[in-house]
Amino acid sequence: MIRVLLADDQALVRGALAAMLGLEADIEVVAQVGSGDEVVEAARRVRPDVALLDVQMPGKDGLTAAADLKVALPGCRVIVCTTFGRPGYLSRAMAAGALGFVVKDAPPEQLVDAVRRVHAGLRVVDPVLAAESLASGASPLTDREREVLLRARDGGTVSDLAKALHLSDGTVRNHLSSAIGKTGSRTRAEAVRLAEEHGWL
Amino acid sequence: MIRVLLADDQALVRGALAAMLGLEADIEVVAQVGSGDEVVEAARRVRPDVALLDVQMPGKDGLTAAADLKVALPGCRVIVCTTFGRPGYLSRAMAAGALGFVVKDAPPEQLVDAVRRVHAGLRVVDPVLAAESLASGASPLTDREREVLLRARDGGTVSDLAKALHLSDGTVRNHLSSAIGKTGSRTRAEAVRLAEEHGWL
DNA sequence: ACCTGACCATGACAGGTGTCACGGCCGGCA
DNA sequence: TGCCGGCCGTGACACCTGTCATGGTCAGGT
Repeated sequence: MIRVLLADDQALVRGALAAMLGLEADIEVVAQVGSGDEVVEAARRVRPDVALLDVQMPGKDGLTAAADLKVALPGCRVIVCTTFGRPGYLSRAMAAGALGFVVKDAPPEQLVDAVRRVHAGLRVVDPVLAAESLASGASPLTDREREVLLRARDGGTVSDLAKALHLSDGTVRNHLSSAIGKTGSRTRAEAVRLAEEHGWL
Repeated sequence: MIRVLLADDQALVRGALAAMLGLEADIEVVAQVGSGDEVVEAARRVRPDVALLDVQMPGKDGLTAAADLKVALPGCRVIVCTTFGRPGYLSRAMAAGALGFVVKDAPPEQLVDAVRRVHAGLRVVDPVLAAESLASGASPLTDREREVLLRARDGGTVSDLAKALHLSDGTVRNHLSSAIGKTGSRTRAEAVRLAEEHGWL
């Protein structure tokens, strides 16, 4: 029996995934959590063979949860499961020590297949997404630029960002300008959108 | 047996939901589709008792699909199921003739319960969300303002919007200004965000 | 007929924004 | 040691934006 831990913030899909995986004869869902913070704790308790982690979760991110889990229980294989096939997510998941990466658009059989393969120690990655990830490459943004874009996401003025980050207005404008240039866009909103789509946030 | 049609763009959660509902003795999933355009067609073929529609779908919106379905098969009860509990979604779903409204954060039992209740002809709505919907009220935006905000979402300049909508630059600025005023924000990006959160888009 | 409100447009203006040039501070690296 | 690149700041400039006043058309309601 493959013992699986499930982490997803949406209770409905979490329960549904559990039901689906439970139908398989060789798979058993031994724990379910709804936030990234509970992952390590629950894993320590139930000792799962495979952890299936969503990226978008309240509290700790699914990707950082994967990294933490890799430290706490090195023997536990990790699959990262996400709604969005952002190239950056894949590379970050791999860097965090995940063995599998599944998009929620994928057919259901692919997930149970991924669980089995990852349990056997194999890597499971969508080839299309892997190609995109290589093409898109790593984030060209520096830490500051990322931070500025992150704050700019909810649509404040430059002064707002400057106050929030304890910087000068001009500096914020410079970082924004640089980020706009690197993303190949013409406005800050467009830069935010593109950076988000690439998973550079 | 309650015959259910499932519509969700994410194949994984669609399959998982089907597996979960299939576990119930009195529920049978008779069709699954991945876009809003296929809903009516599939429903005509399988004649389901209940249709479970996601809001976010490629092609036709889940809400408009609900309205179309209500016309094509008036006897078919509709549950709208969504990731985001936007107040505007609820009111639009109700206007479209949906009997149930379930958020994906809800516990799994609530969904199967909703299916049974809706099949019996009862309304199923999250009371918290209903309160929010009433508090937030209907969209204060006019059609044009909504359209302009929609285009402004991906971050182009005023001229871009004007060209896309075949309007004058000044007119676009006026609509944006008005939308900014109505949403109580100070920038167009903030207005877009707020309008989106309220489901006014 | 009158008024209201949505829609479109123009023009003008203050303030915000994106860009550039310049300079200084630091840590890493040959 | 010098060089480089990221980071922070200033100042200036052209341009874009958000706001306002004004005026016109057109549908709907009194």
